[in-house]
Amino acid sequence: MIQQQLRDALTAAATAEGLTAPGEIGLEQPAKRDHGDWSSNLALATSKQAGTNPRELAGRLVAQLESQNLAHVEAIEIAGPGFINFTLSNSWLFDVLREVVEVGVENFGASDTNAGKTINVEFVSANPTGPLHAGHGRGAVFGDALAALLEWSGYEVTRECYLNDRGVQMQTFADSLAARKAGDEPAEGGYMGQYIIDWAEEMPGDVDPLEWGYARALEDQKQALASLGIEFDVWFSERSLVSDGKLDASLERLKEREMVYEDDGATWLRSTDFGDDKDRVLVKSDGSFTYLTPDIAYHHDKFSRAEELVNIWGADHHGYVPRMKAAMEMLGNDRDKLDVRITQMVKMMRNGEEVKLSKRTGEIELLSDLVAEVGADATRFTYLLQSIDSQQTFDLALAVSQAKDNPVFFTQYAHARLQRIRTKAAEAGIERAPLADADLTLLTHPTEIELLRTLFRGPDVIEVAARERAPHRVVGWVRDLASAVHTWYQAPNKETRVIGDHVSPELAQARLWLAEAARIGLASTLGRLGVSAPDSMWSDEAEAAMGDDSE
RNA sequence: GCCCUGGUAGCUCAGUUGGAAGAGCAGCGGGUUUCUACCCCGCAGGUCGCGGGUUCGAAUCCCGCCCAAGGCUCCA
Repeated sequence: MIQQQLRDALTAAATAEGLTAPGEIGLEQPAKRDHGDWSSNLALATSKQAGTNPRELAGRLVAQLESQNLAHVEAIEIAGPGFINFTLSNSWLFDVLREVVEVGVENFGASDTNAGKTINVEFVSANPTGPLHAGHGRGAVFGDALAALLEWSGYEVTRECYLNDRGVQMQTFADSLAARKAGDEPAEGGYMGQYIIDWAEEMPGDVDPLEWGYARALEDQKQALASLGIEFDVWFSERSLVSDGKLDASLERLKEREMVYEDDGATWLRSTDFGDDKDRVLVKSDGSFTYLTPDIAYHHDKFSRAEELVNIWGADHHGYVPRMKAAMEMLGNDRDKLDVRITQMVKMMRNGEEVKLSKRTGEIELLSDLVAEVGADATRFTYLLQSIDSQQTFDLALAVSQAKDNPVFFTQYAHARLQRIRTKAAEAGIERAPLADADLTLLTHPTEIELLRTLFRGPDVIEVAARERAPHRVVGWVRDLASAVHTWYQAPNKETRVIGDHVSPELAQARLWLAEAARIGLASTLGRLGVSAPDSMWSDEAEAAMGDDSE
């Protein structure tokens, strides 16, 4: 790897100057091309140690570096306050192309950073009392993509969904169904949505509304998730915590450790002692549990099954984090191994008007409706565009538009174009020969170099995204790659075409391999994000129709 | 009042360990119609919410404040 080579060289130069190089030498690809291909802040970081000013030190370091005659390096310059900038020949990028082709779609960007570690990602976990709405979609897609990202980095991942299938809200749900079945309005505080009316109609007269409704809601949720390609390894039932005694056991354990006390007829958790801002009730004065109690048992159980836990919660649950972390610490778990990611709210817009998500109003944007309207690919990609830390506006019209301002279309189209090149080349009698025989040094066009540079960044971006638990970074990169593909494809004066009279067979081969490497980057990344990488953007009928138009 | 998340170009948003302010869209100016697809290139556009502090260096770290969304039940 080029970075390692440069870091080693910098370390050697520092040592030769009698300095101790920092453990991780700063080295990055500057945004501006005239700052070189790679830039290091080594002189800035060690100037104090050297007792001199950064630029003067940089001069000495550069002299050392130049005496090393580094491979690929064409020039070394000092810039700004004392940055050392390396300008490389393009030769290093051809190695990048070969590596990408070698690892292929399956392993592009994969690493063993977290090999041997287990992690549990819990997401969705909506009450089984109704359909999933578009707001749930963000957490669902984020959780699934994050799980994929963690697998990418070597973790053994469990995707898990928790079912709150006991407690007050289940009864309220059942009562609401029963009321609608009887032709009445649900009682105060009941579920008012249109789906209750519809489901009550479906419901046979001789069944237990709670059990029937539970099964109905669960099936509905599973179907919506399946339409997005989301499947869980574990569906964990809250009831099972009661029936197998885990709930009592964790409560008992808290009592043994004197983490609870009785007051006003209720049982309280001393969560204040572990960072919460107030103590919490575990057992109410009427003897029933609060929702927190089984949840504590549940998370404790998850810790027995995985080394690290990730929870995806909605913004309305953020206040719940300190008490859960407190409870985990009380039970002897490492609170820092519980990572709770909070998804901020998502606003759905259609034709410039907000589509409400509220279950209460009956004006629900169901997740299943959303997927039906814009498709699974656009749904997933759009949700993943932004950091979950910021609120999102989901533009339904934009998500289906076939134009470049639609990032989904733009990115998938890049893949389709690359596939089309290969097909067209084959039709013209140009088949790809083995890579080993290709002369990649013929790739000299600026757009070709830029494409390779972008491709090179991919694995690093994926690594950081996994560490930061930020799938949107991968999305940002794959958009950059798509952009680089389009720019190459559309270069002025047909300078980068694969097929053409003025293109030598050797150059065509090199370009076919460039296209293949870029395609691997796109297909691999999109695939991991759960978005398809199509060979064509248009249906057969649409293509036929277009053929007719051009006659 | 407390907790949490945002505040970066006209708009929507990126911006790992502090290191040389970014993309897309919209605007303006050129070019292109293909390996079929409103595409490409260029230009312009910024007190990184405000004020302090730490540092050789802060959008990034610390303190205070302002604005917006959400949460602060013996609800789930």
